[in-house]
Amino acid sequence: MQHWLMKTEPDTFGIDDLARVKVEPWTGVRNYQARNFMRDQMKVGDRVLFYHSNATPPGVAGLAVVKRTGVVDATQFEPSSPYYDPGSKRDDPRWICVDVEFVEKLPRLIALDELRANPALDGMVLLQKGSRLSVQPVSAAHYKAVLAMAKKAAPKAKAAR
DNA sequence: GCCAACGTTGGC
DNA sequence: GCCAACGTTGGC
Repeated sequence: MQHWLMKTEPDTFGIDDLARVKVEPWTGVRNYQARNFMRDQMKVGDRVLFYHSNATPPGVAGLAVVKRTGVVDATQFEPSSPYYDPGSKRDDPRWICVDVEFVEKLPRLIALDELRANPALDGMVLLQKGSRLSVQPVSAAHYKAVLAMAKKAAPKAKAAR
């Protein structure tokens, strides 16, 4: 089983939205590397860190699981969609995604700052400079380390001096 | 709103 | 196939 991190903007679709709908097709990814991870490597049952980007603060908000693979992203054929791709053919769709299922909302958000400060997460794709991939692999050790952080209280803010 | 980093497009 | 111009991502 592999582990992943998937980014989403909570203003558009966050962990509370996933909790409500339970299962969501991960449409709208238009980056080939991200698509390839979903299309070629994700397996049903893979665990997912659900990450809030463009948020205050950004961070890991919850957990999800891959429910179904080989899902054709319907938005590529919808001319009114911002994700419409006129170059994609119905009999050979370019954008394949997965269904993501809600597992849990973490007891607290693990902020990006806190992730960066944890030496156990050195090398995590998310933390690499310039990393923008919205679907990315996470090692089992890094996944575990994030879960461990969720169980502990948030570190206190540094006192002003 | 800014901007660094990265990806894509298209002329040549 | 190169690469400049442009668009997007996402933290700040």
